[in-house]
Order: sequence, then structure tokens, then C-alpha cells
Amino acid sequence: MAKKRQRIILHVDMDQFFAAVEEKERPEIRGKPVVVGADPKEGMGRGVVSTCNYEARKYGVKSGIPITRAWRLCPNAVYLPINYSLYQKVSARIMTILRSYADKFERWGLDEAFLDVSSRVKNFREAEKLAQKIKKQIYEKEGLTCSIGVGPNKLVAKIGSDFKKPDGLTVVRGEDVKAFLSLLRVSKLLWVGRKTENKLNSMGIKTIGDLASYDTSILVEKFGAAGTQLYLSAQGIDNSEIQERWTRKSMSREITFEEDTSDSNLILETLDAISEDLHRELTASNFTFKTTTVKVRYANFETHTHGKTLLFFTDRLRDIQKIARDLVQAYLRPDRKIRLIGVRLSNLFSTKKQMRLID
DNA sequence: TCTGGGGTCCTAGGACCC
DNA sequence: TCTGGGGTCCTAGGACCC
Repeated sequence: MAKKRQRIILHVDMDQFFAAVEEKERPEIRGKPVVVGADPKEGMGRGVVSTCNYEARKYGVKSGIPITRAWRLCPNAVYLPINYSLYQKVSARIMTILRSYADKFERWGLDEAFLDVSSRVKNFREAEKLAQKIKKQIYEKEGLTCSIGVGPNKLVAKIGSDFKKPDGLTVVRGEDVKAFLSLLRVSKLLWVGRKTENKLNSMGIKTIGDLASYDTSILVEKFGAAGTQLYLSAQGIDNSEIQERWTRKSMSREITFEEDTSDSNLILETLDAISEDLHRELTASNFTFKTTTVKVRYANFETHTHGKTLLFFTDRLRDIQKIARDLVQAYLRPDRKIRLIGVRLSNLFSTKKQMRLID
């Protein structure tokens, strides 16, 4: 009866990826505060900070804050728009390196990945060596640093990579998991965001240790199925596998107007343009769809969605445009200004896959 | 602090079928 | 006539991730 061998998982997280790539591309901005995100427009811009470097963080700038606030905190920073195609290229090269070290590999966004290295190393000591090797190779090939967490599962590896940044390496062996987690704030757990953290705090739960010793039945009562998940996470238990293949479930586009508007012509034209854009991507990636959903956000941030599912799959532009226009009608009111509109296509079906099945 | 854009997953109610 | 239970799909909203 062979005991199932303990898994060894790495989570690799590139440090301030967008800002770091920009700094590498433009030596002249190195050492200065760099903010990647929406156009600040001299303090009048809409949108948020996507990523910033450590120089900018010294001024209080961070991911997710309104760009106008970043402008007030640090007007002298270098403000750059998001250049996705550049980051995608760099990301693809890094992911190729990472994949070569893993039995199983899962990309998480452009700048993170999970690696199952269980069969490549004998123990955590070797895993640490491997992580060092990976960091060295990425730095030599791309001039970028990353932080790596090594643990017995995805949850612990992910929390580990966040523990010491930038250019960090944190190894948490199975027997050390509880002690490692217990003093961290509950928000460090995956899936515990602002809302859940507030709710937990109001129950007197601040640290992961608090959560681990809390009455499970009360957690289930308050959070439903998620309560069980919370409890298991707090114990450092996570049996989820690295997901090698990912199938797209939906594709969407949305736009925030430069100024809130109730001009129905402008709104419908924008909706048509969004539909065209989506249609281009849909056909380029060989998908058909059944469901169209329109999203409207009013000036006061009140947000609504309205969707419709067809009885058949389609990839025609005129279907997207007609349904989107029909669905948005209910929200076009002269007395209400709209801030954002968007369209999502879901119930996707890959026609490429179908061809393979037929072959 | 006046809050982007691209996604995934979950929940809860209702329709509908057997 | 006032009634069950299981299953699936659709819809709207919300939490969360990068």
C-alpha cells in the first residue's frame, strides 16, 4: 500500500509585470515612478491604475486606485497606457520557460502560473533549488524578476509567492503550513475579497488562524457552500489540480464613455462598434454563440445586465447587433445618464473542435 | 478615493419536462 | 384539483481574480 506522495506545487508571480516590461523597453524611465493604466488627463481622466512600480508605490500609488487619485499623489510619475500586445509577447516567452519545468502547468493571467513539479524533484529542498534556477533563467533571458511560492498545493504556493516581494522565494513544507498561515490576514486567502473579509471581521475573525479554529457549522450557516471552502482553506487544505486545458466560456467588450451620456444615437453607435469588435474576435477564434448579454452602468454606478439566449448557434454580426440593440432599449431613458455599456457573448461553441471531432 | 476591462464561478428563482 | 421530486436550462446579480 504505497502512501500517495505529497505534491509539490510552485506559484510564479512576475513582479509588477506591466511596469517592469515598460521599464525594460525604455531605459530612460528606469528609476522613476512608473504608472501603467488609464490616461490621467491632467487629473481629469477616468479609469484606474493597472500596475505601478515600487518607486510609484512609495507615493501611495497602487493597483486599482482611480487614476485621478494617482495623479494627485504623484504628478511627476511617468504615465503609460496599457500595451497588451507587448506584454503578451513577453508573457508567451516566459510561459514557455516555465512550462518546460513542469509536469503540469497552468497559466493564470499574463503574469502568473502554477507548476506541478512533483515528479521532477524528490523533496522541498530540491524544489527550492529548482525555483532558484527558474528565477535565474527568467532574469537572464528577460531581465525581469519574479516571486515564487513553493507549497504542497496551489493555495499555499499562491500565498507563498505573495509573502515576500519583489524577487522573493518562499518555501512552505506540509508540516509548516498551519503555522505559516495562522498569523496572516484572512484576505490573503484566495477568494476572500473585500466583502468576505468585512463579513469575517464582523464575526471577530481577522487572521487565518482565527478562521481555522472557528465553528464550521456557523461558517456554513453564514456562507453556504463557500463556508466549507473557507474552513478547508484556513487549514491549508486544497486538493484542486493544476488545470492544463482551459476552454473559453464567454467573450465580452465594454466601454466607459468619456462623459456620461443619455444620447441614444451615441449609445447605439457605440453598441454597434462594440458588436463589430466582438464579432471580429468571435470569427477569428472560430466560435459560435447562443447568448447575448448587454450591460449598462448608469452615472450613479448602478449596473444592470439583460440577456437573451437563441435557440440556435450563430456567428453573424447582424444577430449580435440586432439583439444588443433590442436589449439595450429598456435602459435608454432621457432622464438617466449612462456611464458604461458592454456586450458579452456566452454559450460559446468552438467550431474548430467540431471539425476535429468530424475528422 | 468618484471607481477599467477581461474573465470565471456561484446563487436563487422560475420555466419546463418527466 | 392545490398537490411531489428530480433534473436542466435560462436569467439577473454579485463576488472575486488579474
